[in-house]
Amino acid sequence: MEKEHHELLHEEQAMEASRLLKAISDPTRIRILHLLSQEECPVGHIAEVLGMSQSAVSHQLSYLRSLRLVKYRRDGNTYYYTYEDEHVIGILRQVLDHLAH
Amino acid sequence: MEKEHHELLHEEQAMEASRLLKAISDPTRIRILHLLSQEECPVGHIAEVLGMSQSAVSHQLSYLRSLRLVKYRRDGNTYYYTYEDEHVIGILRQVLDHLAH
DNA sequence: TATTTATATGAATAATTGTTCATATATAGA
DNA sequence: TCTATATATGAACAATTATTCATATAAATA
Repeated sequence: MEKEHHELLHEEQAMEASRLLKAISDPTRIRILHLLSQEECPVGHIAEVLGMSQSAVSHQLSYLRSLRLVKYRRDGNTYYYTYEDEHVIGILRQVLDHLAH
Repeated sequence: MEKEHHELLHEEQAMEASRLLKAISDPTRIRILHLLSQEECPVGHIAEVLGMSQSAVSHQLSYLRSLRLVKYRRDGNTYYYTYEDEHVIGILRQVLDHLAH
């Protein structure tokens, strides 16, 4: 007996997806992730390249960290950031490619 | 002469990606798009399934429409909505799959 | 033509979010 | 130990956004 079956997306799942997508939907965070997809960077370097304050960048990194999208290694006073979630980087790349036509 | 080359992501490109990702980063819109990825729906049906007001749903549809992520056909008083951007639906599906592990 | 039905739309409000500013922390160097 | 450097963090503020409420539109029907 085949009943036409539509998968229901539960609120909880929608919320999780929302959390992840929100994380990569801010222009600053997009630029940070795009940068980190190419090279490991110290915070100061990110701030310089993006023309933003150290604090603003650090807050965004902290946010991305909380979702395990980036991580860092520390060497003295310098924190070198890299991306942590390859799949999410892939999704971001798809979006950028999509828009580039 | 190979110089180490890092593609710069321009603010404009980041903004465009942001616009698109924001559109699919709200729980309500995620649920709407997920629903529409499975069946063509009248507005009232979407509102009923999601347990939301007609107005709230209509506003979100209007927003999705403005980005050409959904479209509708009209039959009398009934507006049947469908998704319009297959690639974006694919990205959303990837995110949902990613989270389902 | 008056009423009902399905949906759209504008304004207002509430909630969320990104940045700034000031300050804290911790390592390195003098 | 004092200072400089690189970064993190908390609070406040401004901007953005999602929903509600009231109303408009337009097709169908009585």
